[in-house]
Amino acid sequence: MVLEITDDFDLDRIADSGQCFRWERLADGSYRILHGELCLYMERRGETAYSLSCGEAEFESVWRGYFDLAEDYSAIRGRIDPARDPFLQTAAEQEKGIRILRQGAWEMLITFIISQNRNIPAIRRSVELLCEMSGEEKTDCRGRPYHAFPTADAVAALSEAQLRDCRLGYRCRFVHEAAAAVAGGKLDPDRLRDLPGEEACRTLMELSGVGIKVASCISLFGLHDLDAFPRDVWIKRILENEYPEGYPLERYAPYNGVYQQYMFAYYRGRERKKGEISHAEAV
DNA sequence: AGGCAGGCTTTTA
DNA sequence: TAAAAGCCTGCC
Repeated sequence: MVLEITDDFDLDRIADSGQCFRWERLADGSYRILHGELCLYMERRGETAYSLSCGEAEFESVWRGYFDLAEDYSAIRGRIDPARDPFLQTAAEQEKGIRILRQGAWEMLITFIISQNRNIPAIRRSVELLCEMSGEEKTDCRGRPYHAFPTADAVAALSEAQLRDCRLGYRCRFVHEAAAAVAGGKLDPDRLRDLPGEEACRTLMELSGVGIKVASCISLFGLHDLDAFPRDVWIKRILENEYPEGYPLERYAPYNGVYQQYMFAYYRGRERKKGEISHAEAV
């Protein structure tokens, strides 16, 4: 089907934003998007037009929500005060098109436990290995195989050796414990959406391997709490360098997480570019 | 009590 | 070899 999107929407920026680890950019610039047990091919076809491999019914029941198309991101950007927050203003302008996907709470729980102390390529690899190890085998609409994100039961049933083979390192125990908690009914990740943000975070942090940063990521990307504000190494640097007097969280509630994403992507992209330049000079 | 150092698996650049 | 979308433990 063909879809018109007039609000901010940029597949490349979403793919690079560090919230989804099962998107694959194909040679022609289109994307193969894995989400839970589903697969979608999506391609830009002009200024605001996109072609999607799904039909209207699946789009309405799954993908419209997944891409958070009911939210007006242009309006969220418009709330930035350029006089008081020039850095944020620039970041949002540069990274316009990022959206906060509505991904599965369980999937984000495991994904962000895996993410700790690792870079994005390594996260992708482990998530993919875990899916291959325990996710249901499927075939997409082009006849290409893929693995669904595994259920909690499937992950909980994995042996320590199998988890180790997913290159999880010391996170094996964390992943297994979280899966066991969900499989055993002690934790229902979806029900966390019913709790106030702070309480959801506190509940998540009862799991070993889930600290404040991972809990914030799960809240933002898995529970769609747009006010969650993950403080990773990059954001800490930004706050030190750009906001020595303190970052105005109150001014930007309840969308702090969206602004965090603009700043994170902008700063990381800028530093990466610097690295490339100095590398080129060295060569 | 709350802040800090050190360790942890593995990959990436 | 250092750093990577960190967390846990032990120490003070």
